[in-house]
Amino acid sequence: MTLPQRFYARPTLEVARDLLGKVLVHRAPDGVAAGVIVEVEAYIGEDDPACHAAVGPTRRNAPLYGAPGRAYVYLNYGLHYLVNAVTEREGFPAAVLIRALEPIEGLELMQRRRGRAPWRKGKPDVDVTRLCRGPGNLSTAMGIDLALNTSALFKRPLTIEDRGVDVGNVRWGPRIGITRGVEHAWRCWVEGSRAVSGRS
DNA sequence: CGTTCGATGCACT
DNA sequence: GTGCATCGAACGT
Repeated sequence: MTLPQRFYARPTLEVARDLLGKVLVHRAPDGVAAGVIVEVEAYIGEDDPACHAAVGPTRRNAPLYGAPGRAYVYLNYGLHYLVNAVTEREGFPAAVLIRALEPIEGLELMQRRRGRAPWRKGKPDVDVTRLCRGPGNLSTAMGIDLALNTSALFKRPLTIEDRGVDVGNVRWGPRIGITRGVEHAWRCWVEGSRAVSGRS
């Protein structure tokens, strides 16, 4: 079942934890790709120095202030698209960044998309466990780009679904890849998943 | 094992 | 002009 909009209209840390084990599905013109969410990070409010809303409302971060249950997609480092699920309520900027998936559907499609990345010319094969490891990688594999910014996650083509996947233990720790706001343990992941980023 | 660093685009000041 | 919620190759130990 596709998660309803009200799933996202809750405290962000609860949404973050509950997103683990849910399935991100992109029904694109070139095929369907899906994966189990195994790693996320929460970004909560203008008081969170790592949240894009820390500078107040701008054109770029406007989706964070909008209705919950929509995607916030943006280009990072000029190279990678990162995808978030907007949470809480209209007017309060918060979201959950999706950082890693365990691919379950459309593996060939994902590998084809990953192989197109300019820096891996001549190396078309991508290890399956690395296909969706890291927020930039998963967006590439899933075919997510700016066209999906503000798209509702409870409607196709980009949805998050409950397929009854049982995650084991969930662990919490500091968010990674940021310089401010490190004091918050707002990253959570499925213990033991090989797709989780930040491991050898 | 570990760390460094270049690629690359755009929102924001 | 500055600074990123990254990735992976290329080095050093």
